[in-house]
Amino acid sequence: MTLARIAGELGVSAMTVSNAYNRPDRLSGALRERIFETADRLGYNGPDPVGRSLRRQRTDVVGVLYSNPLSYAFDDPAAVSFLRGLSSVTEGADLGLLLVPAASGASGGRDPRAAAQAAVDGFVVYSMSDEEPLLTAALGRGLPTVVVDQPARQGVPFVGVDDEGAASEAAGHLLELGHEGFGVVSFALSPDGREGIADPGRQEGAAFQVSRSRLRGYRSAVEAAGLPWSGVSVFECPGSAATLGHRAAGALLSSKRRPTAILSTSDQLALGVLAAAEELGLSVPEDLSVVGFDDVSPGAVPPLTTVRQDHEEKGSLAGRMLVSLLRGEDVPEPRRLPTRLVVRGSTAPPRWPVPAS
Amino acid sequence: MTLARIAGELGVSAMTVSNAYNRPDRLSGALRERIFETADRLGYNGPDPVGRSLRRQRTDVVGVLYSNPLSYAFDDPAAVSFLRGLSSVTEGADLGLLLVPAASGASGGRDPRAAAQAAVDGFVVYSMSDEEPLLTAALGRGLPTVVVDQPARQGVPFVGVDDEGAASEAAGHLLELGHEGFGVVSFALSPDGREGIADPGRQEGAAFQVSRSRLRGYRSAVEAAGLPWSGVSVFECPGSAATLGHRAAGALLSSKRRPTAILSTSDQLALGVLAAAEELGLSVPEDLSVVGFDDVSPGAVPPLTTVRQDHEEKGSLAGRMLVSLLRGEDVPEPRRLPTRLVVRGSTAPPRWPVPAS
DNA sequence: CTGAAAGCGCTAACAT
DNA sequence: ATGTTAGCGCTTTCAG
Repeated sequence: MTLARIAGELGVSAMTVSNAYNRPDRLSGALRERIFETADRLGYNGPDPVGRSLRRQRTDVVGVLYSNPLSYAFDDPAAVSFLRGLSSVTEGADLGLLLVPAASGASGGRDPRAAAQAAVDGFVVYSMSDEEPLLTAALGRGLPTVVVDQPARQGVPFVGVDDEGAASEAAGHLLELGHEGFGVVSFALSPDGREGIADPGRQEGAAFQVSRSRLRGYRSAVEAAGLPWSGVSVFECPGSAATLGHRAAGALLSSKRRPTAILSTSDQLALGVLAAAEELGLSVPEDLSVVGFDDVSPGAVPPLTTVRQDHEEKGSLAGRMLVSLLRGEDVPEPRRLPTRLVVRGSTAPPRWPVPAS
Repeated sequence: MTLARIAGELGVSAMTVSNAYNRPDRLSGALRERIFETADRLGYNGPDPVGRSLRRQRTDVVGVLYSNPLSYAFDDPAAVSFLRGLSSVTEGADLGLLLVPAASGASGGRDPRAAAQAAVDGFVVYSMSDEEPLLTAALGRGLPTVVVDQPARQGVPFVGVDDEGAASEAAGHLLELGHEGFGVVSFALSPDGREGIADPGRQEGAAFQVSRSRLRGYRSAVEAAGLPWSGVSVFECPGSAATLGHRAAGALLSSKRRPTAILSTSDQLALGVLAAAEELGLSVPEDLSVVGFDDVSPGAVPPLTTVRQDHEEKGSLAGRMLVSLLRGEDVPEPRRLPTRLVVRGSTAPPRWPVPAS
């Protein structure tokens, strides 16, 4: 069933039928009624969305690009909150939200063709590595695009937080408590799946801007306190599952110079650290202080000291930016939302105050 | 930039350029290379998805229809798990997942036009009331459609659980413990936003199949034990937020004949019941037993006795059904996934065993 | 291995 | 208030 068939049936032009659906004011109410009746009778459901999109050159759909298999997004509380914020804005603007399927290749990167094949008016890109081909492909489409979290790029609308500042504040908190022996559990520095201690070269060369910034933040605080960064082991995990944090902490805590505090670049990893500590008979915060990042683990025991960020607001802001771009408004300035260090029960002074050096 | 422009530039036909992208075997490798080079140079990103969809009469996108504002889905742990399962299947089949925006009208119903305007090859409909216009509209499109949870309809592919049986088992557990005074906290029976005690007429006339079935299950177990259903107050909440369960339990627990056990049609509501009990100085399970439904509240205190269902598998099965429909395979039989009563710490025998009547 | 013709279903722009 | 024309960008079908 098509517009034309309905038109033929009634002896009117296709245009008139189109108008019945799109421009009620451009035809008489009576005719409009007759058209709807006929449509109903013949089982016509209104203008075909694809034909309409082709003609109008818009789809009224926003594409979401995710750096991992889509289903992981629904495992990550931060991503879920983000999507909540984003979807409430897009739905408010009557835009669909298309979760773009990008099968992961052997190298772990996501298939860049996915971006080319998505029938959308714009993209929201969630947390990708600097050179992710999928991101390049999306940007190549020339559609309005907002990048969230990473990578921040000149001229590309962006929403994120001040990762470096927030990380520095987190480390500063531990320093103030008197800690001097630190370990860091970080999620991926690069998408190559490496797991283990990352030397400063790898830290600085990280392909994930957020990882790089948080490490820099930790480092600047540590060095500002007069402690050498070389004394801090950074354990890189190839993802952010709690089990990875568990392994990482296992390694850090069984090293010769066991840290009295562990900084973790995500709450999920921190949860793993907590588990590892318990397994080793270390109590938190007495024997070990732990700081997370994100504040998405309300149920942690003990309650996690962490950096709070508003993931929902991030999604909502990204959505508002994209909507304004779709309306043809000016390219919005990059935005960094505030974070806040939330001190809870997982941090305390080290058990034996270390003598000042 | 279009196919034709690239073709013109190289002096080949549009068809050949199309083949370069879609049928590599149908042209020489050398020509293919030249085409890609030119495309690159001119900033052509491959065939336009909309033009292609119009011609091929498929979009490679699956639409998700939700009975509430989309953003609510990301608040509901059951829906999130469901989407995880669904997205992993659709992504595996290289299909996009479109969250269809259906602005809610004044009556609370969702705009049925949304279904007509979605450029998709099929729908997954998540948990709707019997006569939801949005569902009718979707079915009217004549596209492959799988309904999840409700409403089960003749001839429409369906995935759900045996709500009645599961509810009956939940009530049976309490009866075995010796309870005789029950209250029920239910989510909506109809989409009219009513809050308060629902009489048996309203219970049987409920527009939500799942609510109806669960109530029937509770009822059959209670009556099988020789107790009158008229003695059981059913409090209907206009949603399933914990605060609603809180209010409902407040009402039930302050009635003259305070129940010793509360059956709740969702975990979220049960969480509210727990909160209300605490507020009233009743301890669970000593003074009050509470049973949930869904098993999505791992952090509850005390741990919730509940009916477990595998939401992720539900999504994955719905996805597999839809994919098989899209492949033109036969309409799959309706499926009811198993549930399991998980007894935890929120249920116990009533404090003072009630004398047998 | 390459191409010509046709048309998927719709609506903007311009008549009348 | 209604109609005509044209074409959005692509790929199926059929021919070479």
